[in-house]
Amino acid sequence: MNIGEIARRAGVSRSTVSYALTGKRPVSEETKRRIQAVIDELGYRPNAAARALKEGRTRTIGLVIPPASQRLTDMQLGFVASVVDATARADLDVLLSPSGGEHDRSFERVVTGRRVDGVILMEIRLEDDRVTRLLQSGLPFVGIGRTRQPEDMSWVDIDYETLIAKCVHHLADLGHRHLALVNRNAELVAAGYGPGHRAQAGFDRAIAERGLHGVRVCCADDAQAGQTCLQQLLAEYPELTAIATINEAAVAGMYRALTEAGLTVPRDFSIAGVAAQHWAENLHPPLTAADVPADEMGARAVELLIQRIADPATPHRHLLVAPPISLRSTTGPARPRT
Amino acid sequence: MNIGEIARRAGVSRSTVSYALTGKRPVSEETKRRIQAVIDELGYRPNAAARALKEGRTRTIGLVIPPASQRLTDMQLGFVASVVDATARADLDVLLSPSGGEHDRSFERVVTGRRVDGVILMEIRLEDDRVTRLLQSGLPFVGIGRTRQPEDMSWVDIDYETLIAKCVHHLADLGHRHLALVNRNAELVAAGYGPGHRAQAGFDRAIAERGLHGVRVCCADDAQAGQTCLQQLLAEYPELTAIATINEAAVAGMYRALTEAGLTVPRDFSIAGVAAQHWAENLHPPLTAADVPADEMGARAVELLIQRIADPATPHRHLLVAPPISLRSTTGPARPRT
DNA sequence: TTGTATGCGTTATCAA
DNA sequence: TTGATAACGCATACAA
Repeated sequence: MNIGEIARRAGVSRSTVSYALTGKRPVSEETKRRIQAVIDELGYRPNAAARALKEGRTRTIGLVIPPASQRLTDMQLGFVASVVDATARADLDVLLSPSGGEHDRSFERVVTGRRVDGVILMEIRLEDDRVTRLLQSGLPFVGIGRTRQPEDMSWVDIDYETLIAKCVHHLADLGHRHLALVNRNAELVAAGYGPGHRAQAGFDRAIAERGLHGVRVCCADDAQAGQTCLQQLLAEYPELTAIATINEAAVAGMYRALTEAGLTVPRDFSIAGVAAQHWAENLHPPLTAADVPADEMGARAVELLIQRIADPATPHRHLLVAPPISLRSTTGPARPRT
Repeated sequence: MNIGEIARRAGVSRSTVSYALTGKRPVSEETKRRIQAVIDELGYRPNAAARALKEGRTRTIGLVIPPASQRLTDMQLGFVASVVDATARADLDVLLSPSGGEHDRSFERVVTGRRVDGVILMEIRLEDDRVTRLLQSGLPFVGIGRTRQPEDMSWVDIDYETLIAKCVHHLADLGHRHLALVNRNAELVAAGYGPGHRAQAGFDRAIAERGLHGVRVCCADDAQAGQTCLQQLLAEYPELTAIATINEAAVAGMYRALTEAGLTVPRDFSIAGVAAQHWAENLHPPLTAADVPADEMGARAVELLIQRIADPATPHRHLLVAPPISLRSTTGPARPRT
């Protein structure tokens, strides 16, 4: 079913049908009604490809996520959910591209095949080939996360550096002197994953400011790894009494390791972190954490992108969120472990 | 940048460029090289909309998921991940449509705007308007899940009825006489959610066959609800010693309720369920469960869909998986609670 | 081995 | 208020 067929049956020209639909030109009530009747009868909808070809835009945005094979964290899922939601509300569609490496066919298709009007890019590295690629392509895009040169692009990001520093200060205020930072997995950090490096920086700074003892470790993003990681830390650093972390997925395992070591949270050991609000609340015990508003961030990213699509010349905008730490059940006064 | 520009710069006709790209007609090595050089220099890629318009296919499939606002279960995420993965491997793209209700603009766009070559539909009800809509549209589609008339469509599904019956038999073999079925949330079941109804049927059947006492409850899909749900069950049914469940998201809460009631799993209480393998393994304690191969199911759904797109006249195919129950750490011999 | 011409379904310009 | 027609960029049937 195409617009010509509708026009024929309604006894008008194709352009009249088009204008009746878009309202970009006055059409008499009478013909408008007749056209609508035919459309309803035949269930006509404009062909998206033809419209995209003619208009030069697809009404679709691309969402580049980490390869689906590696499980997304709760925070990442929050971003995806809110991006999808906000996009649907704007009557746009989302094309999903699972792209991690550099030579990625899916990513290339999205960027260069003009399949989308703009892109939202997740899980950005300090040096990120995909950002370079998008910049040179001229396609509007917004990062959830930012590179080392954050001025060159629009983004929404979490201020991991400040937040982890806040966690350290909070723990220091409670009397903890020996702290560990549990980072995301080693490969990610080695590859220049921004949050990993910024968390380290914030940790180091706060540790120095307060004159504390700090140790930094990487940990794979799952409960099992969290458990072994904490077991090793407990064994190696007998004076350790608190942890700051950005590794959501490992926290459940850390709880287990503590329980098995006979340590009660927060009486014997404290944990503070940066995590999605919904998730921190539903954990058991609920995690004292800076509540990342993943839902809002995704929506804001979409907002920024829609603006850039409408006017690519608009100056870049940046949103760095640093939510306050919500005190829940995992931090308490320091107390020697033995 | 378009094919005409490439042709001009390479000193050949547009069709020669097209044929050089598709290989559907012999092109001399010399011109092929010259064309490729220009393409590399200018970074040309065919316009997806123009190609879709000409070819009548979009090289894109639609994935209809539950509204993103409501958090997806781990199993649903497994489906999404494997569908996205398998689609990318086939050099196709995925258009995401978060569609729950009936009058959904996103869903309508996907179905009727010819934006996709086919659709994968998740979270199907026994009576599902979206299935009706897809059937009448003629667009190829595959369900992850099935309606009450499963012959009319292609699908991949989990045999909840058999699996929950197996759970009951397993628990009965261990001596449990008073069992509860913890279903998904009440709204979903009331709306005719297939797995919910089929799990009930399997539960009732097995309970009757073994002459046991069974009670069925619905429970919202989160840990907090799981906790209160089990608290109530424990209070109301003092003889209850085991649970069968299809509600992944509630299990962590059930563990908590048991711990707080001073009951140890599996010594004092047993739980068996149907859950994504990865998730059951990583739970603590690991859940005795029928391991749903979410990764494989998504890939098979994509396979089926690609076949249907290639030949819409092909007979419908169905895949009902009933994986064996993996014995882990949550079921043991029955023992009176008091 | 290559070139020319046509049409896919829209929207928008020009003309009436 | 409406109609005829030219693009948008590509793939392909037809010619050479």
